[in-house]
Amino acid sequence: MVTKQFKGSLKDEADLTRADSLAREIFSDVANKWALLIIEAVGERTLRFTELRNEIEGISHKMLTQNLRMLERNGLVERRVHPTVPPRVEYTLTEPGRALRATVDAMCDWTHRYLGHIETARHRFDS
Amino acid sequence: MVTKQFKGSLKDEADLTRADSLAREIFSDVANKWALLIIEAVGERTLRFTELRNEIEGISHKMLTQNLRMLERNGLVERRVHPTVPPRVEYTLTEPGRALRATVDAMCDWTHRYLGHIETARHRFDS
DNA sequence: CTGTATCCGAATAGATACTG
DNA sequence: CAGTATCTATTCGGATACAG
Repeated sequence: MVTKQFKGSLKDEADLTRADSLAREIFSDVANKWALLIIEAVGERTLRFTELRNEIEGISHKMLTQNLRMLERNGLVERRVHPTVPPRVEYTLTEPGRALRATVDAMCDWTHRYLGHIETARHRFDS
Repeated sequence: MVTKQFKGSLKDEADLTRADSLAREIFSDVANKWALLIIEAVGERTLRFTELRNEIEGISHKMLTQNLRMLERNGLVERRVHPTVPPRVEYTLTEPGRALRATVDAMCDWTHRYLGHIETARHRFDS
Protein backbone atom coordinates (compact mmCIF):
# COMPACT_ATOMS: atom_id res chain seq x y z
CA MET A 1 0.00 0.00 0.00
CA VAL A 2 0.77 3.65 0.24
CA THR A 3 3.30 3.41 3.01
CA LYS A 4 5.54 0.68 1.60
CA GLN A 5 8.42 3.06 0.97
CA PHE A 6 8.47 4.10 4.59
CA LYS A 7 9.02 0.63 5.98
CA GLY A 8 12.68 1.26 6.65
CA SER A 9 12.05 4.17 8.95
CA LEU A 10 9.76 2.29 11.28
CA LYS A 11 10.65 0.10 14.25
CA ASP A 12 8.43 -2.91 13.74
CA GLU A 13 5.40 -4.37 12.05
CA ALA A 14 3.04 -3.00 14.69
CA ASP A 15 4.18 0.53 14.01
CA LEU A 16 3.83 -0.06 10.29
CA THR A 17 0.28 -1.28 10.62
CA ARG A 18 -0.62 1.62 12.87
CA ALA A 19 0.96 4.20 10.58
CA ASP A 20 -0.71 2.52 7.63
CA SER A 21 -4.19 2.64 9.07
CA LEU A 22 -3.68 6.21 10.22
CA ALA A 23 -2.49 7.17 6.74
CA ARG A 24 -5.52 5.53 5.24
CA GLU A 25 -7.77 7.31 7.70
CA ILE A 26 -6.31 10.70 6.84
CA PHE A 27 -6.47 9.89 3.15
CA SER A 28 -10.15 9.00 3.47
CA ASP A 29 -10.86 12.24 5.33
CA VAL A 30 -9.10 14.34 2.76
CA ALA A 31 -9.87 12.52 -0.48
CA ASN A 32 -13.41 13.72 -0.77
CA LYS A 33 -14.98 16.32 -2.96
CA TRP A 34 -16.09 18.85 -0.35
CA ALA A 35 -12.91 18.79 1.71
CA LEU A 36 -10.77 19.42 -1.35
CA LEU A 37 -13.05 22.15 -2.68
CA ILE A 38 -12.90 23.90 0.69
CA ILE A 39 -9.10 23.71 0.80
CA GLU A 40 -9.00 25.10 -2.72
CA ALA A 41 -11.49 27.87 -1.93
CA VAL A 42 -9.71 29.14 1.15
CA GLY A 43 -6.39 29.27 -0.63
CA GLU A 44 -4.14 32.04 0.65
CA ARG A 45 -7.05 33.99 2.04
CA THR A 46 -8.86 34.37 5.33
CA LEU A 47 -12.55 33.77 4.82
CA ARG A 48 -15.65 33.88 6.93
CA PHE A 49 -18.15 31.07 7.03
CA THR A 50 -20.63 32.80 4.76
CA GLU A 51 -17.99 33.91 2.29
CA LEU A 52 -16.84 30.35 2.04
CA ARG A 53 -20.39 29.19 1.53
CA ASN A 54 -20.77 31.65 -1.35
CA GLU A 55 -17.45 30.70 -2.91
CA ILE A 56 -18.23 27.01 -3.09
CA GLU A 57 -20.99 26.43 -5.58
CA GLY A 58 -23.59 24.01 -4.30
CA ILE A 59 -22.27 23.29 -0.83
CA SER A 60 -24.87 23.14 1.93
CA HIS A 61 -24.64 24.70 5.35
CA LYS A 62 -24.32 21.28 6.87
CA MET A 63 -21.57 19.94 4.62
CA LEU A 64 -19.58 23.12 5.08
CA THR A 65 -19.61 23.00 8.90
CA GLN A 66 -19.08 19.27 8.94
CA ASN A 67 -16.04 19.40 6.69
CA LEU A 68 -14.64 22.54 8.30
CA ARG A 69 -14.80 20.78 11.64
CA MET A 70 -13.02 17.77 10.20
CA LEU A 71 -10.32 19.92 8.60
CA GLU A 72 -9.87 21.82 11.83
CA ARG A 73 -9.54 18.59 13.78
CA ASN A 74 -6.80 17.42 11.43
CA GLY A 75 -5.07 20.78 11.79
CA LEU A 76 -5.46 21.80 8.15
CA VAL A 77 -7.49 24.93 8.79
CA GLU A 78 -7.33 27.35 11.65
CA ARG A 79 -10.58 28.67 13.05
CA ARG A 80 -10.45 32.11 14.66
CA VAL A 81 -13.52 33.27 16.55
CA HIS A 82 -14.09 36.96 17.19
CA PRO A 83 -16.24 37.29 20.33
CA THR A 84 -18.52 39.94 18.85
CA VAL A 85 -22.22 39.99 18.23
CA PRO A 86 -23.06 38.85 15.72
CA PRO A 87 -20.16 36.40 15.82
CA ARG A 88 -17.40 36.59 13.25
CA VAL A 89 -15.49 33.40 12.50
CA GLU A 90 -12.58 33.30 10.12
CA TYR A 91 -10.87 30.35 8.49
CA THR A 92 -7.31 30.16 7.20
CA LEU A 93 -5.16 27.32 5.96
CA THR A 94 -2.39 26.17 8.27
CA GLU A 95 0.98 25.14 6.94
CA PRO A 96 -0.08 21.50 6.43
CA GLY A 97 -3.25 22.82 4.80
CA ARG A 98 -1.30 24.97 2.37
CA ALA A 99 0.94 22.04 1.53
CA LEU A 100 -2.11 19.94 0.74
CA ARG A 101 -3.53 22.79 -1.29
CA ALA A 102 -0.54 22.61 -3.62
CA THR A 103 -1.55 19.07 -4.56
CA VAL A 104 -5.19 20.09 -4.96
CA ASP A 105 -4.09 22.85 -7.29
CA ALA A 106 -2.28 20.26 -9.36
CA MET A 107 -5.44 18.21 -9.47
CA CYS A 108 -7.50 21.18 -10.64
CA ASP A 109 -4.95 21.93 -13.34
CA TRP A 110 -5.13 18.31 -14.38
CA THR A 111 -8.92 18.54 -14.64
CA HIS A 112 -8.70 21.49 -17.00
CA ARG A 113 -5.87 20.12 -19.07
CA TYR A 114 -7.78 16.91 -19.81
CA LEU A 115 -11.28 18.32 -19.99
CA GLY A 116 -11.57 17.76 -23.74
CA HIS A 117 -9.81 14.40 -23.56
CA ILE A 118 -12.25 13.17 -20.97
CA GLU A 119 -15.31 14.52 -22.71
CA THR A 120 -14.53 12.60 -25.88
CA ALA A 121 -13.66 9.47 -23.90
CA ARG A 122 -17.09 9.67 -22.33
CA HIS A 123 -18.84 9.98 -25.65
CA ARG A 124 -16.98 7.01 -27.01
CA PHE A 125 -17.82 4.95 -23.93
CA ASP A 126 -21.48 5.93 -23.88
CA SER A 127 -22.12 4.37 -27.27
CA MET B 1 -14.48 28.58 -8.81
CA VAL B 2 -11.80 26.33 -10.16
CA THR B 3 -11.95 27.55 -13.75
CA LYS B 4 -11.68 31.27 -13.12
CA GLN B 5 -8.20 31.47 -14.58
CA PHE B 6 -9.39 30.01 -17.85
CA LYS B 7 -11.98 32.68 -18.54
CA GLY B 8 -9.84 34.40 -21.15
CA SER B 9 -9.59 31.33 -23.34
CA LEU B 10 -13.30 30.81 -23.69
CA LYS B 11 -15.70 32.37 -26.15
CA ASP B 12 -18.65 33.31 -23.95
CA GLU B 13 -20.42 32.82 -20.68
CA ALA B 14 -22.28 29.77 -21.92
CA ASP B 15 -19.03 27.99 -22.71
CA LEU B 16 -17.66 28.98 -19.33
CA THR B 17 -20.65 27.61 -17.48
CA ARG B 18 -20.55 24.41 -19.47
CA ALA B 19 -16.83 23.93 -18.97
CA ASP B 20 -17.27 24.75 -15.30
CA SER B 21 -19.94 22.19 -14.68
CA LEU B 22 -18.04 19.57 -16.65
CA ALA B 23 -14.92 20.34 -14.61
CA ARG B 24 -16.89 20.00 -11.42
CA GLU B 25 -18.36 16.74 -12.62
CA ILE B 26 -14.96 15.29 -13.40
CA PHE B 27 -13.60 16.58 -10.12
CA SER B 28 -16.43 14.89 -8.24
CA ASP B 29 -15.80 11.62 -10.06
CA VAL B 30 -12.12 11.68 -9.33
CA ALA B 31 -11.97 13.26 -5.88
CA ASN B 32 -13.11 10.21 -4.02
CA LYS B 33 -11.25 7.74 -1.91
CA TRP B 34 -11.66 4.59 -3.99
CA ALA B 35 -10.99 6.18 -7.36
CA LEU B 36 -7.73 7.69 -6.13
CA LEU B 37 -6.64 4.50 -4.39
CA ILE B 38 -7.24 2.55 -7.60
CA ILE B 39 -5.24 5.03 -9.67
CA GLU B 40 -2.44 4.78 -7.13
CA ALA B 41 -2.58 0.99 -7.02
CA VAL B 42 -2.38 0.48 -10.76
CA GLY B 43 0.56 2.84 -11.09
CA GLU B 44 2.89 1.88 -13.93
CA ARG B 45 1.70 -1.70 -13.90
CA THR B 46 -0.84 -3.81 -15.72
CA LEU B 47 -3.05 -5.55 -13.22
CA ARG B 48 -5.88 -8.01 -13.32
CA PHE B 49 -9.14 -7.47 -11.50
CA THR B 50 -8.29 -9.82 -8.64
CA GLU B 51 -4.75 -8.51 -8.29
CA LEU B 52 -6.17 -5.04 -7.95
CA ARG B 53 -8.66 -6.27 -5.39
CA ASN B 54 -5.83 -7.72 -3.33
CA GLU B 55 -3.68 -4.62 -3.64
CA ILE B 56 -6.34 -2.30 -2.29
CA GLU B 57 -6.99 -3.06 1.34
CA GLY B 58 -10.67 -3.11 2.17
CA ILE B 59 -12.19 -2.48 -1.24
CA SER B 60 -15.23 -4.56 -2.08
CA HIS B 61 -15.91 -6.37 -5.32
CA LYS B 62 -18.67 -3.94 -6.05
CA MET B 63 -16.76 -0.71 -5.39
CA LEU B 64 -13.88 -1.97 -7.51
CA THR B 65 -15.99 -2.72 -10.59
CA GLN B 66 -18.04 0.40 -10.13
CA ASN B 67 -15.04 2.69 -9.91
CA LEU B 68 -13.12 0.87 -12.64
CA ARG B 69 -16.10 1.37 -14.95
CA MET B 70 -16.18 5.05 -14.09
CA LEU B 71 -12.44 5.46 -14.64
CA GLU B 72 -12.71 3.62 -17.93
CA ARG B 73 -15.56 5.85 -19.02
CA ASN B 74 -13.48 8.93 -18.30
CA GLY B 75 -10.59 7.42 -20.23
CA LEU B 76 -8.24 7.16 -17.24
CA VAL B 77 -7.79 3.42 -17.33
CA GLU B 78 -7.69 1.07 -20.28
CA ARG B 79 -9.46 -2.23 -19.97
CA ARG B 80 -8.12 -5.09 -22.05
CA VAL B 81 -10.15 -8.30 -22.23
CA HIS B 82 -8.50 -11.56 -23.22
CA PRO B 83 -11.17 -13.83 -24.71
CA THR B 84 -10.01 -16.91 -22.83
CA VAL B 85 -11.72 -19.15 -20.37
CA PRO B 86 -11.62 -18.27 -17.60
CA PRO B 87 -11.56 -14.63 -18.74
CA ARG B 88 -8.51 -12.49 -18.14
CA VAL B 89 -9.04 -8.75 -17.87
CA GLU B 90 -6.17 -6.33 -17.44
CA TYR B 91 -6.17 -2.72 -16.40
CA THR B 92 -3.58 -0.07 -17.21
CA LEU B 93 -3.45 3.67 -16.75
CA THR B 94 -3.81 5.76 -19.88
CA GLU B 95 -1.79 8.93 -20.37
CA PRO B 96 -4.41 11.10 -18.63
CA GLY B 97 -4.55 8.51 -15.88
CA ARG B 98 -0.79 8.60 -15.38
CA ALA B 99 -0.90 12.38 -15.28
CA LEU B 100 -3.53 12.23 -12.56
CA ARG B 101 -1.51 9.64 -10.73
CA ALA B 102 1.33 12.14 -10.37
CA THR B 103 -0.96 14.35 -8.32
CA VAL B 104 -2.19 11.41 -6.27
CA ASP B 105 1.42 10.51 -5.52
CA ALA B 106 1.92 14.02 -4.24
CA MET B 107 -1.11 13.61 -2.04
CA CYS B 108 0.19 10.32 -0.62
CA ASP B 109 3.55 11.93 0.07
CA TRP B 110 1.73 14.75 1.81
CA THR B 111 -0.15 12.27 3.97
CA HIS B 112 3.05 10.67 5.17
CA ARG B 113 4.93 13.90 5.66
CA TYR B 114 2.23 15.28 7.95
CA LEU B 115 1.19 12.09 9.67
CA GLY B 116 2.66 13.12 13.01
CA HIS B 117 1.48 16.70 12.65
CA ILE B 118 -2.06 15.55 12.06
CA GLU B 119 -2.04 12.99 14.82
CA THR B 120 -1.10 15.58 17.43
CA ALA B 121 -3.60 18.08 15.99
CA ARG B 122 -6.29 15.46 16.48
CA HIS B 123 -5.33 14.80 20.07
CA ARG B 124 -5.40 18.51 20.83
CA PHE B 125 -8.81 18.87 19.18
CA ASP B 126 -10.35 15.84 20.86
CA SER B 127 -9.86 17.31 24.32
C1' DC C 1 -23.67 35.34 11.77
C1' DT C 2 -22.34 30.86 12.98
C1' DG C 3 -23.45 26.68 14.63
C1' DT C 4 -26.06 22.45 16.44
C1' DA C 5 -29.82 19.20 16.09
C1' DT C 6 -33.35 16.63 13.78
C1' DC C 7 -35.96 14.58 10.24
C1' DC C 8 -36.04 12.14 6.02
C1' DG C 9 -35.09 10.80 1.32
C1' DA C 10 -31.19 9.51 -1.64
C1' DA C 11 -26.96 7.65 -2.49
C1' DT C 12 -23.33 4.49 -0.93
C1' DA C 13 -21.42 0.36 0.21
C1' DG C 14 -21.21 -4.59 1.89
C1' DA C 15 -22.85 -9.37 1.37
C1' DT C 16 -24.53 -12.77 -1.34
C1' DA C 17 -26.06 -15.31 -5.20
C1' DC C 18 -25.79 -16.13 -9.91
C1' DT C 19 -23.88 -16.05 -15.09
C1' DG C 20 -20.57 -16.77 -19.14
C1' DC D 1 -12.05 -15.07 -13.29
C1' DA D 2 -14.69 -11.18 -14.01
C1' DG D 3 -18.91 -9.24 -13.89
C1' DT D 4 -23.98 -8.30 -13.00
C1' DA D 5 -27.94 -8.17 -10.02
C1' DT D 6 -30.29 -7.88 -5.81
C1' DC D 7 -31.10 -7.09 -1.09
C1' DT D 8 -30.06 -4.54 3.02
C1' DA D 9 -27.73 -1.49 6.24
C1' DT D 10 -25.25 2.53 6.75
C1' DT D 11 -23.95 6.95 5.53
C1' DC D 12 -24.59 11.15 3.14
C1' DG D 13 -26.73 15.21 2.27
C1' DG D 14 -30.49 18.70 2.00
C1' DA D 15 -34.13 21.19 4.47
C1' DT D 16 -35.72 23.09 8.40
C1' DA D 17 -35.94 24.78 13.02
C1' DC D 18 -33.71 26.70 16.72
C1' DA D 19 -29.88 28.74 19.96
C1' DG D 20 -25.93 31.88 21.35
